[in-house]
Amino acid sequence: MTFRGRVRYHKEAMPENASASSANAYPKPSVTVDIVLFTFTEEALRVLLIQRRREPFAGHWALPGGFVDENEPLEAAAARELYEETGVQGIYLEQLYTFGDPGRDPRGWVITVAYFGIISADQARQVRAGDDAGHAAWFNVYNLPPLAFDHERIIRYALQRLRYKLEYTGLGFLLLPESFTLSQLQAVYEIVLQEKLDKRNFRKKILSMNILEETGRLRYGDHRPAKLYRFTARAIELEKARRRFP
Amino acid sequence: MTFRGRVRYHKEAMPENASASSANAYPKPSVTVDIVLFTFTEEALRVLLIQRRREPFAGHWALPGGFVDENEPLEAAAARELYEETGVQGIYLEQLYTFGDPGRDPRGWVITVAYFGIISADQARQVRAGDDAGHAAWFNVYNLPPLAFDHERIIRYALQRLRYKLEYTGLGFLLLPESFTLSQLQAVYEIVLQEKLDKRNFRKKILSMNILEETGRLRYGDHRPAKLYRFTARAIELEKARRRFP
DNA sequence: ACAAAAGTGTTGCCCTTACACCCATGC
DNA sequence: GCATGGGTGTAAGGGCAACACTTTTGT
Repeated sequence: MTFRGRVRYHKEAMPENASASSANAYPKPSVTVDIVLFTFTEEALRVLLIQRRREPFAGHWALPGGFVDENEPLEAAAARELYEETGVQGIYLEQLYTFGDPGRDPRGWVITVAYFGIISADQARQVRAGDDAGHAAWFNVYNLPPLAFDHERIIRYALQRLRYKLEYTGLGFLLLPESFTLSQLQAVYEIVLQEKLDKRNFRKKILSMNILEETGRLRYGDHRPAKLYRFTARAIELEKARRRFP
Repeated sequence: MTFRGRVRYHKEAMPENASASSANAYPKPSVTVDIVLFTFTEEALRVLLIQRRREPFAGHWALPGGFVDENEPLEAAAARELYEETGVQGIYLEQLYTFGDPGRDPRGWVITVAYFGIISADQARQVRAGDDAGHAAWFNVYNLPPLAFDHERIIRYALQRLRYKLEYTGLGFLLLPESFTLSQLQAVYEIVLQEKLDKRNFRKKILSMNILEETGRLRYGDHRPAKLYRFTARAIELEKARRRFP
């Protein structure tokens, strides 16, 4: 019942290595991971960048990342690089896209597997620059310095992914501190999605998801105090179930 | 206004290559592309597989694919490999995921960038096996032979992506021949999504998208003839606009 | 007392779903 | 003439968008 195309086509443009049995006989690229880590502090959506100390692009800001080790799963490499360069551990990470265009790295043939991460404002405050990496800093996504390599493109892509994620999930709270007000959460959505939202509809929707609970505490500030919320364990479970893997 | 974490953390577990300035000084993986190409023929959703002639996994079925060339964009490598191994050209391709787990290839450290493609039943019929590749054949996704490497996992992931795509777009017609009946199209959705759909609701929805037009012809078969449709240029434009790109 | 943010319900509309019968052809 | 898939409309319910005023605090 299976259709089978058995007919050979004449030999043309068939490179020697297309079906090489030895994986070691042909030129190989370097492979890196880069991590686009988002958080939300000081009223802005921010990305973590590191100032490069070495060429190429010494002095430029760049995404945290580095070379993948042999026998290391890609996601482990991303987690490791992030830890080494910033001290950050145990955060939400997912694979974003793999960039391999010729010329993206002046050192030669370098393919990078980009990861996408979200970190709470609490954890973001603990970021430290690692030894070799130079400064680490959080930059407003909408106001970036000149970046090394094709990292601006990678961040733009990650921002799209973040928007898409917030559009159909309630994961915005992952960017905030452990407890937060609904107005703060709404600000996250408005700034990420770049559109104004209706206060009543926003609250109705977010609360109907059953992923938030009141802490019982209030945030006192300039005006009327606001209820503080935290997200429930269920919120994380729900998202893990939704996650498409692989 | 930007928060900056400047404090160094003490040196530990900092591998030499984490910030190497030469990309050539450290072990490199081989990098391949693999293509999961779907079509819909003989009442089934099918994937294109190629029977391997060489070790490892000689005789096993595997996804079309092969090594990326230096100075070759990844998507170009996917298109080239597909062309070389099957003669197929000019089809819908998008990056799926990058698999790099240790042990996924017995030859050593091999990372693969998987692509996802859709081909019309018309084009699918022209598939030919390339010189080095052995047979090419279309297999029912729900009834696969034992596969080489981690290709079964890759196909499962691609199937999820296909489901997701059909859930929120009208792209099912890309799997069918140039002209098709609405019942055929509904069968595509039912088999991909693995659920029964309501005939009237399905037609209403698909037609309200304004991506199909009547050809004016009928398909004569066992019973009452059915109107044949084709998709409009607008359908393709719409999808390109939606495509999230990097 | 006033300025500023927090908090709270209702209504209309649209989109989705559920559901059953006649029609045109081949045999 | 009968078996088979092709083709069609309507009504109810749920979710989403639009919309304005009162409450509570700090100053």
